[in-house]
Amino acid sequence: MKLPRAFYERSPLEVAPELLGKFLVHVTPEGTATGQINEVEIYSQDDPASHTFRGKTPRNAVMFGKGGFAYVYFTYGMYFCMNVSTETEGIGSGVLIRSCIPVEGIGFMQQRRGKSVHLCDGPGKLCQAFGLTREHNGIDLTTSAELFIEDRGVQIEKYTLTPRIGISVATDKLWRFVF
DNA sequence: ATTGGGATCGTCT
DNA sequence: GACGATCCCAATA
Repeated sequence: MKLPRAFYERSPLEVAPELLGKFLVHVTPEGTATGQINEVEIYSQDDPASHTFRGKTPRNAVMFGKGGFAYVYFTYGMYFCMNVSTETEGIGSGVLIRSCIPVEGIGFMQQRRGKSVHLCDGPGKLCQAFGLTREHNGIDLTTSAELFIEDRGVQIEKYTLTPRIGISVATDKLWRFVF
Protein backbone atom coordinates (compact mmCIF):
# COMPACT_ATOMS: atom_id res chain seq x y z
CA MET A 1 0.00 0.00 0.00
CA LYS A 2 0.97 3.61 -0.62
CA LEU A 3 2.87 5.34 2.18
CA PRO A 4 0.62 7.86 3.98
CA ARG A 5 1.34 11.43 5.06
CA ALA A 6 2.10 10.37 8.63
CA PHE A 7 4.98 8.22 7.39
CA TYR A 8 6.73 11.24 5.90
CA GLU A 9 5.90 13.84 8.51
CA ARG A 10 8.59 12.72 10.93
CA SER A 11 12.28 13.40 11.36
CA PRO A 12 14.26 12.34 8.26
CA LEU A 13 16.39 10.28 10.65
CA GLU A 14 13.34 8.12 11.30
CA VAL A 15 12.04 8.16 7.75
CA ALA A 16 15.29 7.28 5.94
CA PRO A 17 15.91 3.76 7.32
CA GLU A 18 12.24 2.89 6.84
CA LEU A 19 12.37 3.92 3.20
CA LEU A 20 14.90 1.14 2.60
CA GLY A 21 13.10 -1.83 1.07
CA LYS A 22 10.08 0.24 -0.02
CA PHE A 23 9.10 0.42 -3.69
CA LEU A 24 9.28 3.54 -5.84
CA VAL A 25 6.65 3.46 -8.59
CA HIS A 26 6.34 5.72 -11.64
CA VAL A 27 3.38 5.11 -13.93
CA THR A 28 3.70 6.51 -17.47
CA PRO A 29 1.77 6.02 -20.72
CA GLU A 30 4.55 3.77 -22.03
CA GLY A 31 4.56 1.60 -18.92
CA THR A 32 5.32 1.41 -15.24
CA ALA A 33 8.76 1.58 -13.65
CA THR A 34 9.20 0.08 -10.19
CA GLY A 35 12.30 -0.26 -8.05
CA GLN A 36 13.12 -1.29 -4.51
CA ILE A 37 14.90 1.52 -2.66
CA ASN A 38 18.30 0.45 -1.34
CA GLU A 39 20.19 3.69 -0.72
CA VAL A 40 19.07 7.06 0.70
CA GLU A 41 20.57 10.18 2.30
CA ILE A 42 19.23 12.66 4.84
CA TYR A 43 19.20 16.42 4.31
CA SER A 44 17.90 18.50 7.19
CA GLN A 45 17.29 22.18 7.74
CA ASP A 46 20.32 23.00 9.89
CA ASP A 47 22.65 20.93 7.72
CA PRO A 48 25.26 22.93 5.74
CA ALA A 49 25.16 20.34 2.94
CA SER A 50 21.41 20.78 2.44
CA HIS A 51 19.84 22.99 -0.21
CA THR A 52 17.63 24.34 2.58
CA PHE A 53 20.50 25.51 4.79
CA ARG A 54 20.35 29.13 3.60
CA GLY A 55 16.59 29.43 3.73
CA LYS A 56 13.64 29.02 1.42
CA THR A 57 14.02 29.79 -2.31
CA PRO A 58 11.87 29.00 -5.35
CA ARG A 59 14.02 25.93 -6.04
CA ASN A 60 13.91 24.33 -2.59
CA ALA A 61 10.36 25.40 -1.65
CA VAL A 62 9.01 21.83 -1.74
CA MET A 63 11.43 20.80 1.00
CA PHE A 64 9.83 23.44 3.24
CA GLY A 65 6.32 22.18 2.54
CA LYS A 66 4.45 19.24 4.02
CA GLY A 67 6.04 15.80 4.17
CA GLY A 68 5.45 13.36 1.33
CA PHE A 69 6.08 15.54 -1.70
CA ALA A 70 8.66 14.95 -4.44
CA TYR A 71 11.52 17.45 -4.58
CA VAL A 72 13.14 16.91 -7.99
CA TYR A 73 15.98 19.26 -8.87
CA PHE A 74 18.27 19.77 -11.85
CA THR A 75 22.01 19.53 -11.26
CA TYR A 76 25.36 19.57 -13.06
CA GLY A 77 23.64 20.94 -16.12
CA MET A 78 22.30 17.53 -17.14
CA TYR A 79 20.92 15.39 -14.33
CA PHE A 80 17.95 15.28 -11.98
CA CYS A 81 17.80 14.00 -8.41
CA MET A 82 14.70 13.03 -6.44
CA ASN A 83 14.00 13.60 -2.77
CA VAL A 84 10.94 13.15 -0.61
CA SER A 85 10.10 16.02 1.71
CA THR A 86 9.89 15.14 5.39
CA GLU A 87 8.48 16.77 8.53
CA THR A 88 5.68 19.31 8.65
CA GLU A 89 5.11 22.55 6.74
CA GLY A 90 7.83 25.09 7.49
CA ILE A 91 10.70 22.66 8.09
CA GLY A 92 13.14 22.29 5.20
CA SER A 93 14.15 18.65 5.32
CA GLY A 94 14.00 15.58 3.13
CA VAL A 95 15.50 12.29 2.04
CA LEU A 96 17.41 11.86 -1.22
CA ILE A 97 16.58 8.64 -3.07
CA ARG A 98 20.02 7.61 -4.31
CA SER A 99 19.55 4.12 -5.64
CA CYS A 100 17.12 1.27 -6.14
CA ILE A 101 16.98 -2.28 -7.43
CA PRO A 102 15.06 -2.52 -10.72
CA VAL A 103 11.88 -4.57 -10.28
CA GLU A 104 9.42 -3.73 -13.05
CA GLY A 105 9.72 -1.91 -16.38
CA ILE A 106 13.37 -2.84 -16.80
CA GLY A 107 12.98 -2.61 -20.57
CA PHE A 108 11.87 1.03 -20.30
CA MET A 109 14.72 1.77 -17.94
CA GLN A 110 17.27 0.32 -20.35
CA GLN A 111 15.71 2.33 -23.16
CA ARG A 112 16.01 5.56 -21.17
CA ARG A 113 19.50 4.74 -19.92
CA GLY A 114 20.94 3.76 -23.27
CA LYS A 115 23.93 1.45 -23.39
CA SER A 116 24.79 1.50 -19.67
CA VAL A 117 24.19 -1.56 -17.52
CA HIS A 118 23.81 0.65 -14.44
CA LEU A 119 20.11 1.45 -14.45
CA CYS A 120 19.26 2.87 -11.02
CA ASP A 121 22.41 2.82 -8.88
CA GLY A 122 22.84 6.57 -8.42
CA PRO A 123 20.51 9.55 -8.03
CA GLY A 124 21.01 10.86 -11.57
CA LYS A 125 20.78 7.41 -13.12
CA LEU A 126 17.68 6.62 -11.09
CA CYS A 127 15.83 9.70 -12.35
CA GLN A 128 16.87 8.98 -15.90
CA ALA A 129 15.76 5.34 -15.69
CA PHE A 130 12.42 6.32 -14.14
CA GLY A 131 11.89 9.25 -16.51
CA LEU A 132 11.75 11.79 -13.68
CA THR A 133 12.36 15.47 -14.49
CA ARG A 134 11.46 18.96 -13.23
CA GLU A 135 7.85 18.24 -14.23
CA HIS A 136 7.65 15.88 -11.27
CA ASN A 137 8.81 18.43 -8.73
CA GLY A 138 6.04 19.07 -6.22
CA ILE A 139 4.01 15.90 -6.84
CA ASP A 140 2.18 14.69 -3.73
CA LEU A 141 3.40 11.13 -3.30
CA THR A 142 0.55 10.31 -0.92
CA THR A 143 -2.23 11.05 -3.43
CA SER A 144 -0.67 10.80 -6.90
CA ALA A 145 -1.56 7.83 -9.10
CA GLU A 146 1.53 8.54 -11.19
CA LEU A 147 4.37 8.72 -8.67
CA PHE A 148 4.37 7.19 -5.19
CA ILE A 149 6.17 4.89 -2.77
CA GLU A 150 4.67 1.56 -1.71
CA ASP A 151 5.08 -0.68 1.28
CA ARG A 152 4.93 -4.27 0.08
CA GLY A 153 5.56 -5.81 3.47
CA VAL A 154 9.35 -6.08 3.20
CA GLN A 155 11.25 -5.18 6.35
CA ILE A 156 14.94 -4.32 6.09
CA GLU A 157 16.61 -5.43 9.29
CA LYS A 158 20.25 -4.79 8.47
CA TYR A 159 21.64 -1.66 6.85
CA THR A 160 24.86 0.37 6.84
CA LEU A 161 25.53 4.01 7.78
CA THR A 162 28.20 5.97 5.89
CA PRO A 163 29.07 9.60 5.10
CA ARG A 164 27.10 11.13 2.26
CA ILE A 165 28.39 11.16 -1.31
CA GLY A 166 29.40 14.20 -3.32
CA ILE A 167 29.32 16.83 -0.59
CA SER A 168 32.15 19.00 0.74
CA VAL A 169 30.78 19.93 4.19
CA ALA A 170 29.42 17.93 7.12
CA THR A 171 31.32 14.95 5.74
CA ASP A 172 31.64 13.52 9.26
CA LYS A 173 27.91 12.84 9.58
CA LEU A 174 26.79 9.27 8.87
CA TRP A 175 23.64 10.24 7.02
CA ARG A 176 23.73 7.78 4.13
CA PHE A 177 21.75 4.56 4.57
CA VAL A 178 22.51 1.51 2.43
CA PHE A 179 21.32 -2.08 2.48
C1' DA B 1 40.56 -1.18 -9.42
C1' DT B 2 41.35 3.59 -9.24
C1' DT B 3 41.90 8.22 -10.97
C1' DG B 4 41.10 12.40 -13.65
C1' DG B 5 38.91 15.33 -16.95
C1' DG B 6 34.93 16.94 -19.55
C1' DA B 7 30.06 17.75 -20.35
C1' DT B 8 26.65 21.46 -19.32
C1' DC B 9 23.39 25.02 -17.13
C1' DG B 10 20.35 26.61 -13.23
C1' DT B 11 20.94 28.80 -8.94
C1' DC B 12 22.73 31.83 -5.75
C1' DT B 13 26.62 35.18 -4.44
C1' DG C 1 30.98 34.42 -12.25
C1' DA C 2 31.56 30.09 -9.64
C1' DC C 3 29.95 25.93 -8.38
C1' DG C 4 27.49 21.86 -7.77
C1' DA C 5 23.34 16.14 -3.26
C1' DT C 6 26.50 13.50 -11.06
C1' DC C 7 27.91 10.48 -14.62
C1' DC C 8 30.73 8.60 -18.29
C1' DC C 9 34.83 7.53 -20.62
C1' DA C 10 39.68 7.04 -21.13
C1' DA C 11 44.12 6.32 -19.18
C1' DT C 12 46.88 4.31 -15.74
C1' DA C 13 48.56 0.44 -12.71
